[in-house]
Amino acid sequence: MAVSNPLRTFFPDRVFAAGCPSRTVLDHVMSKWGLLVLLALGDGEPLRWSELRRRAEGVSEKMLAQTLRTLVADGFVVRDARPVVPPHVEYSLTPRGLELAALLNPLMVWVVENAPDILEDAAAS
Amino acid sequence: MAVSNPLRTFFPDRVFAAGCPSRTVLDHVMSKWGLLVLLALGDGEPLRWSELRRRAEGVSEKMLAQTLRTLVADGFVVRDARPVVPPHVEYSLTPRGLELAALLNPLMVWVVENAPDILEDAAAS
DNA sequence: CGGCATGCTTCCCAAAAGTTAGTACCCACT
DNA sequence: AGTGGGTACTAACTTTTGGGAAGCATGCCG
Repeated sequence: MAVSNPLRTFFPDRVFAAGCPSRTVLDHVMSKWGLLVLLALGDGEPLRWSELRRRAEGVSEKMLAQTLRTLVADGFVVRDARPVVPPHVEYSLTPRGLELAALLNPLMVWVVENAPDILEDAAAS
Repeated sequence: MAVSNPLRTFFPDRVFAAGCPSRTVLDHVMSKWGLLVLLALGDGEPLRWSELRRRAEGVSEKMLAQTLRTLVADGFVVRDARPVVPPHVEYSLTPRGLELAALLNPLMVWVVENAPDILEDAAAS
């Protein structure tokens, strides 16, 4: 029954402590918009602000700015601003961001494949 | 540069549409507490309310109730309530929940391993 | 000179999350 | 007899967060 779980190496008592650093990182990375930005940049191609806005459909400018600032500070994303007018800014993943995106991708694929069934269940209940 | 990305099968234009069913599922599953509950139940062992509260340290009773209701409705978790006094309720993962937890685990392991470095970068900026 | 394009920032309000208190139920102890 | 405690929630209230729309800086083009 009990699956061998590598997490136990880190959490022998299976308690996820409130002050744990991983909590903070999880909040940044698994946030609604953080996730979408990482996935949008996930294939390594740099994207501009307006392009990110288009791909993470529904994101407000405020949240996109906030999300990008967090991801840049955490070292997942690099911001490359060229001092031209009109401004030209490109965002792309760092090696760390690429590692994370590689883990996020299969998850997203699973979610996309199963989402219709899941919502059907949710609607039926 | 561009990594072969299976997500393109589902999102040829790489746009994550606002109304897409997967968005709803992502919001449920990647939410702060939803994630912790899924990880806590991830090894297949059923847990009681109070035990879940202990493991997802910091969760309020309101949010735990709300999170569990969502996860049950989505078919990730089963709620098994025995009509005894004091009440005894057990929560465990469905097969679907186990599939998802299996994808979440490597992600969590990566986050735990890298969290200290990431926060160090964040603090330095 | 006035409009436009781009990448943000600021302000205000609605929605979500957190906090605290209360409920139902029966048992055990005083 | 009554008091308190353990369990799993729910309800009312407050604080935090997120969304929407507008503003700003800059220079080019008509």
